[in-house]
Amino acid sequence: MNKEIILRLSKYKRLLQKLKALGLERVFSNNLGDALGVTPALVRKDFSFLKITGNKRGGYSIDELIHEIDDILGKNHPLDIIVVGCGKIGTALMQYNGLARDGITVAAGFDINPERVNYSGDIPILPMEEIENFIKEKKIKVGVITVPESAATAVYDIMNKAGIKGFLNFSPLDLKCTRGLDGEEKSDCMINNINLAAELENLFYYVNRDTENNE
Amino acid sequence: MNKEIILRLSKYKRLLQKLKALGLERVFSNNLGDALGVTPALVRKDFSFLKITGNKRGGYSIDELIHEIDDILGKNHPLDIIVVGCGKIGTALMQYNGLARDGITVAAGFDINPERVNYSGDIPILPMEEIENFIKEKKIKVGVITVPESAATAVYDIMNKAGIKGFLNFSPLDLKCTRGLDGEEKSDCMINNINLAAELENLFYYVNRDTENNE
DNA sequence: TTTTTATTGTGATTCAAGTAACATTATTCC
DNA sequence: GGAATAATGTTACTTGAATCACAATAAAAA
Repeated sequence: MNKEIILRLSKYKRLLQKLKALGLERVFSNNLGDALGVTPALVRKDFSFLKITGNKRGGYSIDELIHEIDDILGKNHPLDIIVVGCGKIGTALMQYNGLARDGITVAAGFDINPERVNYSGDIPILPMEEIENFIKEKKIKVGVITVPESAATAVYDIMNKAGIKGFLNFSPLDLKCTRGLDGEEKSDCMINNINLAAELENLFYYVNRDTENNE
Repeated sequence: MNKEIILRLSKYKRLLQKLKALGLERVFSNNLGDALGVTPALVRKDFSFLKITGNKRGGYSIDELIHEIDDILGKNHPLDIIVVGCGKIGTALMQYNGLARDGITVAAGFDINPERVNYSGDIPILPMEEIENFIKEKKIKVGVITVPESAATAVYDIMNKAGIKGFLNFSPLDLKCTRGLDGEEKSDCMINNINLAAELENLFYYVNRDTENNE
Protein backbone atom coordinates (compact mmCIF):
# COMPACT_ATOMS: atom_id res chain seq x y z
CA MET A 1 0.00 0.00 0.00
CA ASN A 2 1.28 3.36 -1.00
CA LYS A 3 1.23 6.22 1.44
CA GLU A 4 1.49 8.80 -1.31
CA ILE A 5 -1.89 7.93 -2.79
CA ILE A 6 -3.60 8.56 0.50
CA LEU A 7 -1.79 11.85 1.00
CA ARG A 8 -2.96 12.87 -2.45
CA LEU A 9 -6.50 11.88 -1.52
CA SER A 10 -6.46 14.35 1.35
CA LYS A 11 -5.27 17.02 -1.03
CA TYR A 12 -7.90 16.20 -3.62
CA LYS A 13 -10.55 16.47 -0.99
CA ARG A 14 -9.37 19.81 0.32
CA LEU A 15 -9.43 21.18 -3.20
CA LEU A 16 -12.79 19.62 -4.00
CA GLN A 17 -14.36 21.28 -1.01
CA LYS A 18 -13.14 24.63 -2.20
CA LEU A 19 -14.43 24.00 -5.70
CA LYS A 20 -17.75 22.97 -4.28
CA ALA A 21 -17.91 26.13 -2.22
CA LEU A 22 -17.44 28.04 -5.47
CA GLY A 23 -20.49 26.33 -6.89
CA LEU A 24 -18.83 23.79 -9.17
CA GLU A 25 -20.43 20.39 -9.55
CA ARG A 26 -18.13 18.47 -11.83
CA VAL A 27 -14.37 18.28 -12.12
CA PHE A 28 -11.90 16.80 -14.61
CA SER A 29 -8.76 14.86 -13.93
CA ASN A 30 -7.01 17.74 -15.65
CA ASN A 31 -8.13 20.25 -13.03
CA LEU A 32 -7.02 18.13 -10.12
CA GLY A 33 -3.75 17.25 -11.79
CA ASP A 34 -2.89 20.88 -12.42
CA ALA A 35 -3.62 21.89 -8.85
CA LEU A 36 -1.56 19.12 -7.32
CA GLY A 37 1.24 19.25 -9.84
CA VAL A 38 0.75 15.73 -11.15
CA THR A 39 -0.43 14.41 -14.48
CA PRO A 40 -4.15 13.88 -15.10
CA ALA A 41 -3.42 10.25 -15.76
CA LEU A 42 -2.23 9.78 -12.22
CA VAL A 43 -5.40 11.36 -10.87
CA ARG A 44 -7.48 8.94 -12.91
CA LYS A 45 -5.31 6.05 -11.83
CA ASP A 46 -5.72 7.00 -8.19
CA PHE A 47 -9.47 7.05 -8.56
CA SER A 48 -9.46 3.86 -10.56
CA PHE A 49 -7.42 2.13 -7.89
CA LEU A 50 -9.88 3.33 -5.27
CA LYS A 51 -12.83 2.12 -7.34
CA ILE A 52 -14.07 5.66 -7.87
CA THR A 53 -15.51 5.93 -11.33
CA GLY A 54 -16.23 8.98 -13.48
CA ASN A 55 -18.26 9.72 -16.58
CA LYS A 56 -16.70 9.30 -19.96
CA ARG A 57 -17.18 12.82 -20.98
CA GLY A 58 -18.49 14.71 -18.01
CA GLY A 59 -15.61 14.18 -15.60
CA TYR A 60 -16.24 13.33 -11.97
CA SER A 61 -19.05 14.49 -9.70
CA ILE A 62 -17.54 16.57 -6.92
CA ASP A 63 -20.10 15.47 -4.37
CA GLU A 64 -19.54 11.84 -5.19
CA LEU A 65 -15.79 12.25 -5.04
CA ILE A 66 -15.91 13.92 -1.65
CA HIS A 67 -18.22 11.24 -0.38
CA GLU A 68 -16.05 8.41 -1.68
CA ILE A 69 -12.86 9.97 -0.34
CA ASP A 70 -14.45 10.48 3.07
CA ASP A 71 -15.38 6.85 3.01
CA ILE A 72 -11.89 5.73 2.15
CA LEU A 73 -10.28 8.00 4.70
CA GLY A 74 -12.64 6.63 7.31
CA LYS A 75 -14.31 9.96 7.91
CA ASN A 76 -17.52 8.21 8.82
CA HIS A 77 -15.93 6.69 11.86
CA PRO A 78 -14.90 9.06 14.65
CA LEU A 79 -11.32 10.23 14.28
CA ASP A 80 -10.09 10.18 17.86
CA ILE A 81 -6.43 10.35 18.75
CA ILE A 82 -4.31 10.68 21.85
CA VAL A 83 -1.16 12.72 22.31
CA VAL A 84 1.56 11.22 24.46
CA GLY A 85 4.02 13.76 25.81
CA CYS A 86 2.57 17.15 26.65
CA GLY A 87 5.66 19.29 26.19
CA LYS A 88 5.90 22.14 23.72
CA ILE A 89 5.04 20.24 20.58
CA GLY A 90 2.50 17.95 22.18
CA THR A 91 0.56 20.81 23.74
CA ALA A 92 0.59 22.78 20.51
CA LEU A 93 -0.84 19.81 18.65
CA MET A 94 -3.57 19.31 21.21
CA GLN A 95 -4.67 22.89 20.74
CA TYR A 96 -4.10 23.09 17.02
CA ASN A 97 -7.27 24.07 15.22
CA GLY A 98 -6.19 22.48 11.98
CA LEU A 99 -7.00 19.02 13.32
CA ALA A 100 -10.52 19.83 14.44
CA ARG A 101 -11.14 21.44 11.09
CA ASP A 102 -10.54 18.07 9.49
CA GLY A 103 -12.70 16.26 11.99
CA ILE A 104 -9.88 14.92 14.10
CA THR A 105 -10.42 15.03 17.87
CA VAL A 106 -7.75 14.78 20.54
CA ALA A 107 -9.43 12.59 23.16
CA ALA A 108 -6.72 13.12 25.78
CA GLY A 109 -3.10 13.91 26.39
CA PHE A 110 -0.77 11.84 28.54
CA ASP A 111 2.33 12.81 30.45
CA ILE A 112 4.64 11.24 32.95
CA ASN A 113 5.10 14.52 34.81
CA PRO A 114 2.41 14.81 37.55
CA GLU A 115 2.50 18.58 37.36
CA ARG A 116 1.14 18.48 33.86
CA VAL A 117 -1.74 16.19 34.74
CA ASN A 118 -5.07 17.97 34.57
CA TYR A 119 -8.33 16.06 34.57
CA SER A 120 -10.58 19.06 34.17
CA GLY A 121 -9.11 20.77 31.15
CA ASP A 122 -10.85 21.10 27.84
CA ILE A 123 -8.75 18.19 26.71
CA PRO A 124 -7.71 16.26 29.83
CA ILE A 125 -4.07 15.45 30.47
CA LEU A 126 -3.85 12.10 32.20
CA PRO A 127 -0.99 10.29 33.92
CA MET A 128 0.74 7.53 32.01
CA GLU A 129 -0.67 4.93 34.37
CA GLU A 130 -4.09 5.40 32.83
CA ILE A 131 -3.07 5.15 29.21
CA GLU A 132 -3.68 1.47 28.68
CA ASN A 133 -7.18 1.52 30.11
CA PHE A 134 -8.04 4.67 28.24
CA ILE A 135 -6.93 3.27 24.91
CA LYS A 136 -8.80 0.04 25.40
CA GLU A 137 -11.94 1.61 26.74
CA LYS A 138 -12.24 4.31 24.09
CA LYS A 139 -10.89 2.01 21.38
CA ILE A 140 -8.31 4.57 20.30
CA LYS A 141 -6.33 3.40 17.30
CA VAL A 142 -4.14 6.38 16.43
CA GLY A 143 -1.66 8.19 18.65
CA VAL A 144 0.94 10.92 18.48
CA ILE A 145 4.33 10.53 20.15
CA THR A 146 5.81 13.83 21.32
CA VAL A 147 8.15 12.67 24.05
CA PRO A 148 11.93 13.15 24.18
CA GLU A 149 14.03 10.78 22.16
CA SER A 150 15.10 8.83 25.23
CA ALA A 151 11.52 7.87 26.07
CA ALA A 152 10.26 7.25 22.55
CA THR A 153 10.67 3.51 22.23
CA ALA A 154 9.32 2.82 25.71
CA VAL A 155 6.25 4.93 24.98
CA TYR A 156 5.81 3.23 21.63
CA ASP A 157 5.86 -0.16 23.29
CA ILE A 158 3.22 0.85 25.81
CA MET A 159 0.93 2.33 23.18
CA ASN A 160 1.43 -0.56 20.82
CA LYS A 161 0.67 -3.08 23.53
CA ALA A 162 -2.51 -1.24 24.46
CA GLY A 163 -3.80 -1.38 20.91
CA ILE A 164 -2.61 1.69 19.02
CA LYS A 165 -2.10 0.82 15.36
CA GLY A 166 -1.19 4.16 13.79
CA PHE A 167 1.62 6.35 15.14
CA LEU A 168 2.70 9.87 14.33
CA ASN A 169 6.15 10.14 15.82
CA PHE A 170 7.84 13.50 16.39
CA SER A 171 10.82 12.21 18.31
CA PRO A 172 13.99 12.37 16.26
CA LEU A 173 14.39 8.63 16.63
CA ASP A 174 13.00 6.75 13.65
CA LEU A 175 10.61 4.18 15.02
CA LYS A 176 10.05 0.98 13.09
CA CYS A 177 7.03 -1.26 13.30
CA THR A 178 8.97 -4.45 13.19
CA ARG A 179 10.11 -4.25 16.78
CA GLY A 180 7.63 -6.86 17.94
CA LEU A 181 8.45 -7.32 21.59
CA ASP A 182 7.79 -10.87 22.58
CA GLY A 183 9.96 -12.78 20.20
CA GLU A 184 8.37 -13.17 16.80
CA GLU A 185 5.04 -11.47 17.24
CA LYS A 186 5.58 -8.82 14.58
CA SER A 187 2.97 -6.19 15.41
CA ASP A 188 1.33 -4.82 12.30
CA CYS A 189 1.14 -1.09 12.71
CA MET A 190 2.01 2.01 10.76
CA ILE A 191 4.36 4.74 11.86
CA ASN A 192 4.77 8.11 10.22
CA ASN A 193 7.98 9.69 11.44
CA ILE A 194 8.33 13.46 11.36
CA ASN A 195 11.83 14.64 12.17
CA LEU A 196 11.69 18.42 12.40
CA ALA A 197 15.40 18.98 12.85
CA ALA A 198 16.20 16.70 9.94
CA GLU A 199 13.71 18.50 7.71
CA LEU A 200 15.44 21.78 8.50
CA GLU A 201 18.89 20.31 8.07
CA ASN A 202 17.71 19.13 4.70
CA LEU A 203 16.81 22.68 3.77
CA PHE A 204 20.14 23.98 4.98
CA TYR A 205 21.91 21.48 2.82
CA TYR A 206 20.00 22.73 -0.14
CA VAL A 207 20.54 26.45 0.45
CA ASN A 208 24.22 26.05 1.31
CA ARG A 209 24.92 23.94 -1.71
CA ASP A 210 23.17 26.53 -3.77
CA THR A 211 25.15 29.52 -2.55
CA GLU A 212 28.43 27.61 -2.76
CA ASN A 213 27.87 27.04 -6.45
CA ASN A 214 27.38 30.74 -7.05
CA GLU A 215 30.44 31.98 -5.25
CA MET B 1 19.03 15.91 -6.02
CA ASN B 2 17.42 13.48 -3.70
CA LYS B 3 15.92 14.60 -0.43
CA GLU B 4 16.02 11.09 0.96
CA ILE B 5 19.79 10.90 0.92
CA ILE B 6 20.05 14.02 3.03
CA LEU B 7 17.46 12.77 5.50
CA ARG B 8 19.47 9.58 5.81
CA LEU B 9 22.58 11.64 6.42
CA SER B 10 20.97 13.23 9.45
CA LYS B 11 20.09 9.80 10.72
CA TYR B 12 23.56 8.44 10.11
CA LYS B 13 24.99 11.32 12.05
CA ARG B 14 22.67 10.93 15.01
CA LEU B 15 23.61 7.28 15.22
CA LEU B 16 27.30 7.97 14.77
CA GLN B 17 27.29 10.39 17.66
CA LYS B 18 25.80 7.73 19.88
CA LEU B 19 28.33 5.17 18.75
CA LYS B 20 31.09 7.63 19.39
CA ALA B 21 29.77 8.28 22.88
CA LEU B 22 30.01 4.54 23.46
CA GLY B 23 33.68 4.66 22.60
CA LEU B 24 33.58 3.22 19.08
CA GLU B 25 35.96 4.57 16.51
CA ARG B 26 35.13 2.73 13.31
CA VAL B 27 31.87 1.64 11.75
CA PHE B 28 30.87 -0.58 8.82
CA SER B 29 28.24 0.00 6.19
CA ASN B 30 26.59 -3.07 7.65
CA ASN B 31 26.09 -1.43 11.04
CA LEU B 32 24.58 1.72 9.62
CA GLY B 33 22.40 -0.21 7.23
CA ASP B 34 20.99 -2.39 9.98
CA ALA B 35 20.16 0.57 12.18
CA LEU B 36 18.42 2.51 9.44
CA GLY B 37 16.73 -0.47 7.85
CA VAL B 38 18.46 -0.14 4.50
CA THR B 39 21.01 -2.30 2.73
CA PRO B 40 24.72 -1.77 3.38
CA ALA B 41 25.13 -1.13 -0.33
CA LEU B 42 22.93 1.94 -0.09
CA VAL B 43 24.98 3.28 2.80
CA ARG B 44 28.14 2.91 0.75
CA LYS B 45 26.44 4.46 -2.25
CA ASP B 46 25.35 7.44 -0.17
CA PHE B 47 28.89 7.98 1.04
CA SER B 48 30.32 7.43 -2.39
CA PHE B 49 27.93 9.98 -3.84
CA LEU B 50 28.95 12.45 -1.16
CA LYS B 51 32.64 11.81 -1.80
CA ILE B 52 33.10 10.28 1.63
CA THR B 53 35.59 7.47 1.41
CA GLY B 54 36.29 4.57 3.74
CA ASN B 55 39.04 2.02 4.17
CA LYS B 56 38.94 -1.17 2.22
CA ARG B 57 38.92 -3.36 5.22
CA GLY B 58 38.56 -1.15 8.25
CA GLY B 59 35.21 0.46 7.46
CA TYR B 60 34.69 4.16 8.04
CA SER B 61 36.18 6.40 10.71
CA ILE B 62 33.35 7.70 12.86
CA ASP B 63 35.05 11.00 13.52
CA GLU B 64 35.69 11.53 9.86
CA LEU B 65 32.14 10.60 8.94
CA ILE B 66 30.67 13.01 11.45
CA HIS B 67 32.97 15.74 10.24
CA GLU B 68 32.13 15.13 6.59
CA ILE B 69 28.41 14.96 7.25
CA ASP B 70 28.55 18.18 9.23
CA ASP B 71 30.29 19.73 6.30
CA ILE B 72 27.67 18.56 3.84
CA LEU B 73 24.78 19.60 6.05
CA GLY B 74 26.37 22.99 6.39
CA LYS B 75 26.91 22.67 10.12
CA ASN B 76 29.93 24.91 9.93
CA HIS B 77 27.81 27.84 8.87
CA PRO B 78 25.34 29.20 11.42
CA LEU B 79 21.94 27.53 11.15
CA ASP B 80 19.62 30.46 11.70
CA ILE B 81 15.95 30.32 10.84
CA ILE B 82 12.87 32.47 11.29
CA VAL B 83 9.38 31.34 12.18
CA VAL B 84 6.53 33.19 10.51
CA GLY B 85 3.22 32.84 12.31
CA CYS B 86 3.44 32.65 16.09
CA GLY B 87 0.29 30.68 16.81
CA LYS B 88 0.23 27.34 18.57
CA ILE B 89 2.55 25.46 16.28
CA GLY B 90 4.85 28.36 15.57
CA THR B 91 5.38 29.13 19.23
CA ALA B 92 6.01 25.51 20.04
CA LEU B 93 8.66 25.31 17.35
CA MET B 94 10.37 28.44 18.58
CA GLN B 95 10.68 26.94 22.03
CA TYR B 96 11.40 23.38 20.93
CA ASN B 97 14.66 22.17 22.39
CA GLY B 98 15.17 19.61 19.68
CA LEU B 99 16.27 22.29 17.24
CA ALA B 100 18.87 23.86 19.49
CA ARG B 101 20.22 20.41 20.20
CA ASP B 102 21.02 20.10 16.52
CA GLY B 103 22.55 23.53 16.37
CA ILE B 104 19.58 25.25 14.78
CA THR B 105 18.76 28.72 16.14
CA VAL B 106 15.49 30.56 15.77
CA ALA B 107 16.63 34.13 15.14
CA ALA B 108 13.15 35.61 15.43
CA GLY B 109 9.45 35.01 15.07
CA PHE B 110 7.10 37.16 13.02
CA ASP B 111 3.39 37.75 13.37
CA ILE B 112 0.80 40.02 11.88
CA ASN B 113 -1.03 40.34 15.20
CA PRO B 114 0.40 43.32 17.17
CA GLU B 115 -0.52 41.71 20.46
CA ARG B 116 1.94 38.94 19.83
CA VAL B 117 4.82 41.27 19.03
CA ASN B 118 7.46 41.25 21.73
CA TYR B 119 10.86 42.76 21.14
CA SER B 120 12.33 41.80 24.48
CA GLY B 121 11.64 38.10 24.63
CA ASP B 122 14.29 35.43 24.57
CA ILE B 123 13.45 35.04 20.92
CA PRO B 124 11.90 38.31 19.74
CA ILE B 125 8.57 38.30 17.95
CA LEU B 126 8.57 41.05 15.37
CA PRO B 127 5.83 42.60 13.25
CA MET B 128 5.56 41.53 9.64
CA GLU B 129 6.67 44.96 8.47
CA GLU B 130 10.17 44.21 9.64
CA ILE B 131 10.56 40.83 8.02
CA GLU B 132 12.19 41.88 4.78
CA ASN B 133 14.86 44.00 6.44
CA PHE B 134 15.51 41.33 9.02
CA ILE B 135 15.98 38.59 6.44
CA LYS B 136 18.29 40.71 4.33
CA GLU B 137 20.30 42.08 7.21
CA LYS B 138 20.82 38.75 8.97
CA LYS B 139 21.09 36.87 5.68
CA ILE B 140 18.50 34.33 6.77
CA LYS B 141 18.02 31.62 4.19
CA VAL B 142 15.61 29.18 5.86
CA GLY B 143 12.17 29.91 7.26
CA VAL B 144 9.21 28.10 8.75
CA ILE B 145 5.65 28.93 7.71
CA THR B 146 3.13 28.37 10.48
CA VAL B 147 0.33 30.68 9.42
CA PRO B 148 -3.25 29.73 8.58
CA GLU B 149 -3.91 28.31 5.16
CA SER B 150 -5.46 31.53 3.93
CA ALA B 151 -2.27 33.51 4.54
CA ALA B 152 0.23 30.88 3.42
CA THR B 153 0.85 31.91 -0.17
CA ALA B 154 1.06 35.60 0.67
CA VAL B 155 3.59 34.89 3.41
CA TYR B 156 5.54 32.64 1.09
CA ASP B 157 5.75 35.40 -1.49
CA ILE B 158 7.03 37.89 1.04
CA MET B 159 9.65 35.53 2.40
CA ASN B 160 10.71 34.40 -1.03
CA LYS B 161 11.07 37.96 -2.25
CA ALA B 162 13.20 38.84 0.78
CA GLY B 163 15.63 36.04 0.07
CA ILE B 164 14.47 32.91 1.87
CA LYS B 165 15.45 29.84 -0.13
CA GLY B 166 14.39 26.97 2.10
CA PHE B 167 10.84 26.66 3.47
CA LEU B 168 9.31 24.36 6.02
CA ASN B 169 5.58 24.77 5.49
CA PHE B 170 3.05 23.61 8.08
CA SER B 171 -0.01 25.09 6.45
CA PRO B 172 -2.24 22.45 4.91
CA LEU B 173 -1.82 24.08 1.53
CA ASP B 174 0.92 22.46 -0.53
CA LEU B 175 3.23 25.23 -1.60
CA LYS B 176 5.17 24.87 -4.82
CA CYS B 177 8.39 26.61 -5.72
CA THR B 178 7.43 27.28 -9.26
CA ARG B 179 5.11 30.13 -8.42
CA GLY B 180 7.62 32.73 -9.56
CA LEU B 181 5.72 35.97 -9.28
CA ASP B 182 6.79 38.29 -12.01
CA GLY B 183 6.13 36.31 -15.11
CA GLU B 184 8.87 33.83 -15.88
CA GLU B 185 11.30 34.43 -13.07
CA LYS B 186 11.08 30.92 -11.63
CA SER B 187 12.54 31.30 -8.15
CA ASP B 188 14.77 28.41 -7.24
CA CYS B 189 13.91 27.42 -3.73
CA MET B 190 13.03 24.29 -1.79
CA ILE B 191 9.85 23.70 0.15
CA ASN B 192 9.25 20.86 2.56
CA ASN B 193 5.54 20.59 3.22
CA ILE B 194 4.34 19.01 6.44
CA ASN B 195 0.61 18.45 6.53
CA LEU B 196 -0.26 17.24 10.02
CA ALA B 197 -3.92 16.55 9.38
CA ALA B 198 -3.11 14.62 6.22
CA GLU B 199 -0.51 12.54 8.06
CA LEU B 200 -3.13 11.60 10.62
CA GLU B 201 -5.77 10.92 7.99
CA ASN B 202 -3.26 8.65 6.37
CA LEU B 203 -2.96 6.68 9.61
CA PHE B 204 -6.72 6.48 9.97
CA TYR B 205 -6.99 5.06 6.48
CA TYR B 206 -4.52 2.40 7.44
CA VAL B 207 -6.11 1.40 10.74
CA ASN B 208 -9.65 1.44 9.36
CA ARG B 209 -8.74 -0.65 6.36
CA ASP B 210 -7.04 -3.03 8.70
CA THR B 211 -9.97 -3.56 11.04
CA GLU B 212 -12.43 -3.81 8.15
CA ASN B 213 -10.52 -6.77 6.81
CA ASN B 214 -10.70 -8.55 10.13
CA GLU B 215 -14.37 -8.10 10.78
C1' DT C 1 -29.02 8.90 -37.05
C1' DT C 2 -24.41 9.65 -37.85
C1' DT C 3 -20.33 12.10 -36.92
C1' DT C 4 -17.49 14.55 -34.09
C1' DT C 5 -15.50 15.57 -29.81
C1' DA C 6 -13.93 15.35 -25.12
C1' DT C 7 -12.86 12.72 -21.42
C1' DT C 8 -12.17 8.47 -18.99
C1' DG C 9 -9.74 4.08 -18.00
C1' DT C 10 -5.78 1.35 -18.73
C1' DG C 11 -1.73 -1.05 -20.95
C1' DA C 12 3.03 0.16 -22.24
C1' DT C 13 6.93 2.97 -21.16
C1' DT C 14 10.09 5.67 -18.55
C1' DC C 15 12.67 6.83 -14.75
C1' DA C 16 14.84 6.78 -10.45
C1' DA C 17 15.68 4.70 -5.95
C1' DG C 18 17.17 0.78 -3.84
C1' DT C 19 19.13 -3.99 -4.00
C1' DA C 20 22.22 -7.53 -5.35
C1' DA C 21 26.45 -9.04 -6.90
C1' DC C 22 31.10 -8.78 -7.66
C1' DA C 23 35.60 -6.96 -8.68
C1' DT C 24 39.00 -4.41 -5.97
C1' DT C 25 42.09 -3.77 -2.41
C1' DA C 26 43.75 -3.01 2.44
C1' DT C 27 44.79 -5.77 6.30
C1' DT C 28 45.93 -9.88 8.79
C1' DC C 29 48.02 -14.21 9.40
C1' DC C 30 51.01 -17.65 8.36
C1' DG D 1 56.58 -12.24 1.28
C1' DG D 2 52.39 -14.57 -0.12
C1' DA D 3 47.73 -16.37 0.73
C1' DA D 4 43.43 -15.59 2.84
C1' DT D 5 40.05 -12.53 4.34
C1' DA D 6 36.90 -8.80 5.03
C1' DA D 7 35.54 -4.83 3.92
C1' DT D 8 34.78 -1.05 0.27
C1' DG D 9 33.31 0.98 -4.25
C1' DT D 10 30.78 0.28 -8.34
C1' DT D 11 28.27 -1.93 -12.08
C1' DA D 12 24.25 -4.35 -13.33
C1' DC D 13 19.65 -5.51 -12.01
C1' DT D 14 15.04 -5.03 -9.90
C1' DT D 15 11.11 -2.79 -8.61
C1' DG D 16 7.54 0.39 -8.26
C1' DA D 17 5.66 4.92 -8.96
C1' DA D 18 4.60 8.31 -12.35
C1' DT D 19 4.05 9.46 -17.17
C1' DC D 20 2.70 8.64 -21.82
C1' DA D 21 -0.28 7.21 -25.26
C1' DC D 22 -4.24 5.41 -26.95
C1' DA D 23 -8.50 2.62 -27.19
C1' DA D 24 -13.16 2.92 -25.45
C1' DT D 25 -17.20 5.49 -24.94
C1' DA D 26 -20.56 8.90 -23.52
C1' DA D 27 -22.25 13.37 -24.79
C1' DA D 28 -22.96 16.89 -28.15
C1' DA D 29 -23.55 18.43 -32.71
C1' DA D 30 -25.00 18.09 -37.27
